[in-house]
Amino acid sequence: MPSAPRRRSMRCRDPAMSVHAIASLFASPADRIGQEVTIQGWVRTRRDSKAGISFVAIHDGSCFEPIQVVVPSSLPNYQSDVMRLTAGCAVAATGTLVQSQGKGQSVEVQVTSLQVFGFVADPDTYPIQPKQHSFEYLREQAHLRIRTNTFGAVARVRHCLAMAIHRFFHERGFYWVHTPIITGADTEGAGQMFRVSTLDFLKVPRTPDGKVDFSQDFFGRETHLTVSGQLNVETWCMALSKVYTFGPTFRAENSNTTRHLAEFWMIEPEIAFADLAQDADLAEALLKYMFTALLNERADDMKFFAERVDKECITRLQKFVEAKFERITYTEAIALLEQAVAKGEKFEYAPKWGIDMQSEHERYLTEKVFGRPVAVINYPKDIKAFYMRQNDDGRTVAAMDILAPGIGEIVGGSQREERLDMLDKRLEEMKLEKEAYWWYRDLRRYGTVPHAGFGLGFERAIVYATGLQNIRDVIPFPRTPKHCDF
RNA sequence: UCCUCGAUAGCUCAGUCGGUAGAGCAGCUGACUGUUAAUCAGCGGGUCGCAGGUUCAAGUCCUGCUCGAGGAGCCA
Repeated sequence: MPSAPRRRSMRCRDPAMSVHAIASLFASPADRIGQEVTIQGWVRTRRDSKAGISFVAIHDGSCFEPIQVVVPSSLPNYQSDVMRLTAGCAVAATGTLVQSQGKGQSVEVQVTSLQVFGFVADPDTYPIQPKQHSFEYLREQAHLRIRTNTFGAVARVRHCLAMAIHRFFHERGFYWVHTPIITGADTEGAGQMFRVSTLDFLKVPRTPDGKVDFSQDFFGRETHLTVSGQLNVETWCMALSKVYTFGPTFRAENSNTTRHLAEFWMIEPEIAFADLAQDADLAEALLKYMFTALLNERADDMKFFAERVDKECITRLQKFVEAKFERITYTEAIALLEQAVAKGEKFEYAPKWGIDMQSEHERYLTEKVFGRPVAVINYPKDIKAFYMRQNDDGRTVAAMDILAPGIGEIVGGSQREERLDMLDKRLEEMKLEKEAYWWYRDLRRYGTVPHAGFGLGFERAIVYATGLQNIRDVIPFPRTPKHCDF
């Protein structure tokens, strides 16, 4: 598009005239009734009255509700522009904010001028129509789905929760640590990793014994995308005392479920001079802070989710922030499950001490037994990671999973093994190379302290809060096996 | 990766016993109206996912493939 005039030049706005977020007009209408306002946004619907006016609903993302603007047919561009408006058109409208004469909205704008920035090229095939679309379909239109009620609400909820997380930690003296995305450690242990390489796949350099010669790769060694910032953030914890990460994480697992993404965001706090109980306290306080903020700040969006997505989502969060988390040991959890079996509960896999709990077990505990979040602590050491602190019983480690109804594991954490001899013993038992963990081991040699932390899956928290069924619908552009569009 | 289900108009779906393609919404035209996912009338819109097979005849039955969804495992 070489010499076409840029759409922006159409605006010719009086610089003194400020643009109003639609949210601000709904928030304090009394201050603005009778005043001239300008809004900019996208058309949801247009309804015409041959009495000489059109009603156009406009949204700008600032809040859930679109605002209704009333356009008189006396405008010079009424036939040429206004009558051509369809869902998705981008407009600016200026007029007087008035109490609505109709039902269904409190205020509206009596328009004196309306400008179109961009029409919708093919209204009959515009993918986002004013009707319910399936989530599957909208995933294929991820660049446009954000214009719908649902995804606009998800976006605001996501932002609200992210801000609440930062606020929570900041208020408590935590530092946000930007741990690396690319890692040279093949030591993180949390499953399959994505390789990072600039090697030419058609001419891969080889070592004499036939292996890939990563010394010729960009970093001079084999590198991957991180699966966790934990090991890195522990280093900063050992100087700053209270730290957290909040960033993207990558897992190359072939997981095809409503709870997994190949690229997701995770929050990983780490606290020095702390044990597992303090770790669980922190997780509980964080989650309650997040959901309290959500209920207070995004009542409009949550109301929508309660009406259209999950009736229980608001009451569930209210209960969540009021109730004390249940806290039980793994051993007690297994006992409860075994009792359930004795009473006739059917599980596909029999619960037994020493096994990792299945989804069905976790769901039973959190949904049937308690009906609220449960922190399960002290797991058998054989099913947990090398860095978790061994308990005195010799068979369990100070690990913690927080299980939530409807979603399962939302938090996984542990007290870390701070004793070098114990850590080395675990590395040997699990046949891991001590040398590869030299810097992690150094932390135990130089001023070691008890410390603990956990990982909170950000998208899982959003799924839990909104009641949406699929994690792919709470991240802008989901990456899952065989899916990396946009 | 395994199991189950699905794919028909731009979207959401129906399509009976195998008999040759339907509705609502959206779009367009008109009527009507301070309208509220407006209403009413009309119009246009289809390689029934792809490739084979059975049959006089396949959207429908069979086989393979592709894609999607849900569940399981792995995990946050």
